[in-house]
Amino acid sequence: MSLQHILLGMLEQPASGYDLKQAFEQQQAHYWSANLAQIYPTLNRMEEKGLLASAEQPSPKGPPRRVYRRTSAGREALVDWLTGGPEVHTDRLSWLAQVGFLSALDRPAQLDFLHALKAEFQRHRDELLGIESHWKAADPGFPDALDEPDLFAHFTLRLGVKKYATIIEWCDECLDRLARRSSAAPGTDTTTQSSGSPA
Amino acid sequence: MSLQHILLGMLEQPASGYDLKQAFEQQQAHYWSANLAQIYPTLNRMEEKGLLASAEQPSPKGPPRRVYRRTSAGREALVDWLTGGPEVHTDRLSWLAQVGFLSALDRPAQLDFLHALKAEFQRHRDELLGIESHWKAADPGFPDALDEPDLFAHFTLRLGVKKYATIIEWCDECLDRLARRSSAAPGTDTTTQSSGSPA
DNA sequence: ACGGAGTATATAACTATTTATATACTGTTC
DNA sequence: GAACAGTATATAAATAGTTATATACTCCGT
Repeated sequence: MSLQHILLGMLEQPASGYDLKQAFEQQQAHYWSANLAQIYPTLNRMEEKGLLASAEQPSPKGPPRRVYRRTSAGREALVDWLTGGPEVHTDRLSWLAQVGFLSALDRPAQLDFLHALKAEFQRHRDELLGIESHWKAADPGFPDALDEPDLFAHFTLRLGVKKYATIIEWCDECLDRLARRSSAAPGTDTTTQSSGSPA
Repeated sequence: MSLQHILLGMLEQPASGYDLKQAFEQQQAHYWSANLAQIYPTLNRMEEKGLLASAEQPSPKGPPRRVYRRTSAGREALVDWLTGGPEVHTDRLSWLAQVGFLSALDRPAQLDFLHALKAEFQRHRDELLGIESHWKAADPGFPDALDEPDLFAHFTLRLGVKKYATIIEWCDECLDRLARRSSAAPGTDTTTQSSGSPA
């Protein structure tokens, strides 16, 4: 789907499959993920199509690296993707689907789920804030004089932070609503039931 | 991936593939999508695995409907998915990836993209608010006395509304930052360039 | 009676993604 | 020097998802 386009976007600077995987984990983790077994064959197919060109480089600490760069056809494909307008109908949030079906669990397990969700997102938000503060410390022009690629990367980072804040707030609202229902129905006390919480 | 689990969750009441597709469009559109060519074979495979059972029913307005219900094994599989904890590493937001690479376009096309994004999300938010107000009008217990399945469905709807509000705000911040940069650099006026905006 | 819209299911061909596994080289720790 | 962690690429097998297309039935308008 869009993995090819995302790789085209990431190859502003030449990089190997391994490099691209690292970048996914550091910078795009909050909106996309890809594993190496998908990245390598995708890069291969993109080279066959003429979107990329590659060269082998010796590595100081391991086997030789195959470094890819974007061709002019690759840049055109990237621009086409972007000028086609925003792809807004393909969002996928498994965890939110799970929330929609939590009535299948008992109340303690529901609370476990929501607490785990909140904790995960707090961790993710803190990671993003950490990345931002390192960036801020290292770049004297931050954030008003970032160059264009960094400016848009910072936009996505800011959305990540805002998004996590929204979700954390919402987790608290959900937990509140569940707590109010439990206390409003004294016959349905669940504190002595086992929770079936995940390991 | 999770489509099977999502279908298990949706089959709280028996439904056909067509019904499930309608539900996707109405209620889960903001966090998942699936097309019929994926739903039908998936339902088939789930029946083979014993997670679902089906029966053919005559339809008053078309060919016979194959109506699926969840078996006890299906319910167990759903509970296992939920008790495995939240799946938070699989989020996919193509449009946000696109934003990260907008430096490949010229300024007017960047602004077009962000305006289109904002307009889309305003539309989505209004749709969700419309669904919520219909619900409110039809259900006297809304929102404090919803039954459990509806309560969690309402949680996901509330997150959708909050999420869209966050993104709309963020679009404005991005547009502001771009506007301030343009006015701060008088030599880089772009008002006479063509925008390459999408159709 | 023909065409179009809506209801309903399905397959083929292709593309994308995940999981598991194999290979090979370097540096560090026991 | 053997085991382990990290760097680096790759393939096979399975599952998932998209796009295009085919089928068939009902109701409505013309």
